[in-house]
Amino acid sequence: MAILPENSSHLDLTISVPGFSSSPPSDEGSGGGREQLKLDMNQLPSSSEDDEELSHGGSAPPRKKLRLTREQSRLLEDSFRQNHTLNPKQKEALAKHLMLRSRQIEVWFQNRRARSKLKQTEMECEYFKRWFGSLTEQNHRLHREVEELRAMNVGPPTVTSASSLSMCPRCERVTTAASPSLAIPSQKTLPPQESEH
DNA sequence: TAGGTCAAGGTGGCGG
DNA sequence: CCGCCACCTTGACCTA
Repeated sequence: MAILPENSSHLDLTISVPGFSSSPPSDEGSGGGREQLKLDMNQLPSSSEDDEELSHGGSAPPRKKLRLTREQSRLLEDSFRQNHTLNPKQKEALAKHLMLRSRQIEVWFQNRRARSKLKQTEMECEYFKRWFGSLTEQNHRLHREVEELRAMNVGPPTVTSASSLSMCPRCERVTTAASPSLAIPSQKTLPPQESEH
């Protein structure tokens, strides 16, 4: 399963890391003019290497939201596809290449892992819901079958009487002595797990 | 304007 | 103790 950047459709709206001209400045568009406002937000790491409390004279600096450029996102996704974690060297190299702080790379990977895990969990949830549905349906079907057999007066070996059940060692199916047709599928009837990759 | 998205902050656990 | 991680939360921004 390919991991696609979920937000790539609108990443190019907010660009402009200095020295990283990835798209032409949009002077119009449906919104009009708002992009210009965001140009300062992707503040580059200040020349002093990593993040520090930049002296703002004590006043809390307003928290601005960084939007990664399309190119930055693409490279980060590429890197993530190769490895879901980075060693310090890789992190530093990637930060240098993308002109971001290594802390930002770290945060991006943390959030990316979280999103990946969430997606996986949602998929598993859907999977178990479907599985539950099919088991319920199968249960109903088997109950109907029992009722039919009872109606035919086949001398119902009640399903609960374990003494009348036997396990076929070959196919691992539980069968009744009286009616081999009443075969209960083993757990191997689980639908195949769908893997994320 | 409500709700979604996502970068970033805070916190606690864990291994070296 | 430090660095890294997962997890939760916050706040800026976007969109229907």
